[in-house]
Amino acid sequence: MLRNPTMKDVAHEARVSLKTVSRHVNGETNIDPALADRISAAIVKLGYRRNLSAASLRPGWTSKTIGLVISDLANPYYSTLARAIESVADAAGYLVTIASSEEEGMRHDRLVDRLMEQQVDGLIVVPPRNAGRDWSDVASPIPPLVFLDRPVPFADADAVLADNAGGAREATLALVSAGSRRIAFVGDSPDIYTMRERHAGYAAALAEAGIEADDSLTITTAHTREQAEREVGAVLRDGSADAVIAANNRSTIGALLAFQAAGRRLPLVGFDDFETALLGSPPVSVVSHDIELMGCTAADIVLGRLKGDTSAFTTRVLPTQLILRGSEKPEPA
Amino acid sequence: MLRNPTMKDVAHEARVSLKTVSRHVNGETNIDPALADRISAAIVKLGYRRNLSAASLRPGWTSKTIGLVISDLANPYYSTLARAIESVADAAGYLVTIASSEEEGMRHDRLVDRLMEQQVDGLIVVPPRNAGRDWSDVASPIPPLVFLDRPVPFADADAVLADNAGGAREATLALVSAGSRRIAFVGDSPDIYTMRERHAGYAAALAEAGIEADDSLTITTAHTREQAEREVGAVLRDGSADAVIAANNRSTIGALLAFQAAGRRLPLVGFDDFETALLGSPPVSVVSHDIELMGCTAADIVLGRLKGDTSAFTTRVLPTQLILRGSEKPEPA
DNA sequence: TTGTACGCGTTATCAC
DNA sequence: GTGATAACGCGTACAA
Repeated sequence: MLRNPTMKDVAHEARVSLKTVSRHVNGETNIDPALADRISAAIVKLGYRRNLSAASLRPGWTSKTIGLVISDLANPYYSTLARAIESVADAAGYLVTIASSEEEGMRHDRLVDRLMEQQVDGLIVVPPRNAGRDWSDVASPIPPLVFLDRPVPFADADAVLADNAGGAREATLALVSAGSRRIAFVGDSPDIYTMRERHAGYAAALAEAGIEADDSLTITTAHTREQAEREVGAVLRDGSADAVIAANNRSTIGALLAFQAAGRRLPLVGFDDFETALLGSPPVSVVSHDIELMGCTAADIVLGRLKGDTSAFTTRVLPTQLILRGSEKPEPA
Repeated sequence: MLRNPTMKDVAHEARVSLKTVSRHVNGETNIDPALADRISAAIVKLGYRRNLSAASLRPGWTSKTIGLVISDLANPYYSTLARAIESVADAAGYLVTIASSEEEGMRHDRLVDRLMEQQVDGLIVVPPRNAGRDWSDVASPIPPLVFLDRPVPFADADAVLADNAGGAREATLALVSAGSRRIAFVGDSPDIYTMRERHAGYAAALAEAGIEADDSLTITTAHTREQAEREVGAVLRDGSADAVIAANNRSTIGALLAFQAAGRRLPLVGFDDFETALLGSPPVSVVSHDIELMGCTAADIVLGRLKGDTSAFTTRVLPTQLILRGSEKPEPA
């Protein structure tokens, strides 16, 4: 493995000084055409590529890179976010370095540190379930920081969230309107911010509808699709509930699998839309929000800060949308 | 925005020389405990973070970063690949910078150049449909390179592919066994390597089964889910086919939507498994391969090369698996 | 218009 | 065990 050719090599090959090559590479105009041609030829001949790592060392220059820490890149929800962010960043000339925290606080912190050491210009972060880094004790300057999907009580950062509580409230009320009274809430651990918010919206809607809450109808152990399927299957068997609100994608699909296995279904509204929701019979109703918008917003904020925006830090809450496709109604008798 | 504290600042604060701080940061042992404590205190006080960009400038050091160029990060197929790669890379201490080419050759080339300028240690690339970079004319040393999912005729690189033709052949034979004779092939443009391979496998199976090929049954315009739905809907109406092989995920879902709209279905086998395939009635049969294995293999190859593996470049073809769930059979009369 | 000399933050050599 | 000093590849005052 040979050493990469450097600017010095090019300068030598073109019988020109370092600075002239630098000018040429940076697209400056004050340059003798004859020298420019010699330099171009040398660059092609040697296969010179500039070393942006070295260039970014100079004061006033940066890595033109944004760091993104999410919980799971394989989850369509987060990959859609990542895609939106990457798209906006690329248009502005930025690369995106993506890392998965797997919801582990330690790992999250390690990745954030690594990205900062790597001199990313900005940082977009989905905070892990188990409290990650305590941002308030970071002494040195931090790059522009945006929290995504979940908030963190840290003053010097922006945040972009969805209106989880509002969406859950709407979904619950839709189930009530369709005639359900004993609505089971099936979701993941309340350690997760979105789960807490969604459950709060669910509880608020019940109160609003004058329905007494029953803690036994709140299931927070649906960590996987399989667990969700088991839990909903149990509910179906013991008849404790007459409807289900599934607080995330995995729970929704688990519920559908349980319904299929049992040969009958309960009214259902899920959280987060999915591509095959239309294929159910009836199609699955969901609370959804514009994930791409969320990613683009976060990226826009970071890029804005990098361009010098020094306005007050804000938390933007994006609206959710209730998409009723039929599954919120009871099965015809 | 203040300047980040540097090693020099730490050295000054701890009343120690630069080199001693460097030693401490790099975990060397030959160091006076008293000095070490002073240094640690200074690091915490100033909030010092090392600048890996500067460190990687030194000969023998690298960015510990791998570049990944895929066609679309939002596609579950590629995000699963990305996730597997990121996971393996992280375990080895590498970050992954991900960029989406959107299948555009120019964009792909630009991203590859940028990643190389950013001094990535290795490169994993899904070549774009429209011939991207001509690797053979790259003059200077290239980092270890692995082509993923689609091959490129370039000698100095490894490749990891799936047995697309074999999978399509198996799927087609399964449909024939279940009684179909006029099998429609629905997929995307033959510009795409995987599409060509899958169609070749389909054609081979037909020949093997003694069925005459009918070009009118090959549909290569299913670029989106909607187009696939329209095409399969047309086939349903004109009765030209008695079965469908859907050559990618979008086509499979489009076909299912067309079946749902028409109230009847044809025998179907799809390509690439999806989470809700189990929810169909009957559940959807698919040709699948281990996407995570594919990503891990690519990452392992790159990391191996980085560790000094200089064995001959290879192309690994991963087996596919035909998962029969029922949809390959005709609808009961 | 072109070249010289220096600094960016880090690590490595080699004296002390 | 520790510290001055020289690189690494690049961009920029400043001088020519």
